[in-house]
Amino acid sequence: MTKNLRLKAARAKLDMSQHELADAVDVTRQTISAIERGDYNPSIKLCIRICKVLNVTLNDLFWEEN
Amino acid sequence: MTKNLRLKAARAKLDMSQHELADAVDVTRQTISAIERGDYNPSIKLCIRICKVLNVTLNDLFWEEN
DNA sequence: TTGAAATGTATGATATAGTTTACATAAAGT
DNA sequence: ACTTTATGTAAACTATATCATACATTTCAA
Repeated sequence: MTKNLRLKAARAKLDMSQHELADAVDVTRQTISAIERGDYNPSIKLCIRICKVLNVTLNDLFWEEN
Repeated sequence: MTKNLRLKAARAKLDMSQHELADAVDVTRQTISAIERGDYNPSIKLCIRICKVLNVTLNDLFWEEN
């Protein structure tokens, strides 16, 4: 799997730590960390919660062209 | 959970059965059926595979404004 | 008017997402 | 020096997505 740097960047843009984002979407810090590292494959509902907290859309963080 | 009628519609637009879509994204028909009925919460990777087969994006099928 | 195709749904098994706890490192502040 | 904050990562556990199989209903073509 491949790292999700767009997620990391969107979080950085709001100056949120992994821990803060995790709390905001109600998962553990390890889950956010694993998603950013590309270590797994979150559910669509979790992706949507993350996007809403970060004020972006699914396409912004998770859509891959080509 | 709530039905995913946009998925059903996108599939209909291409005249694909649940079974055909399932084969194309390499899951069982039951999985597609359950997603359309809102009976569960697919992984982002499966969502992406579905979108690509149906020629739409994540936002088209899975993003919820509000 | 039978038969196949499309769909809904249920159940037990398996793979994996997500939790909990824990340890380690680096940076920054006191 | 010590403490706190942010992050990476690992192991054992729990919850749930997904599979495999199965049965039922509706629709529509032969």
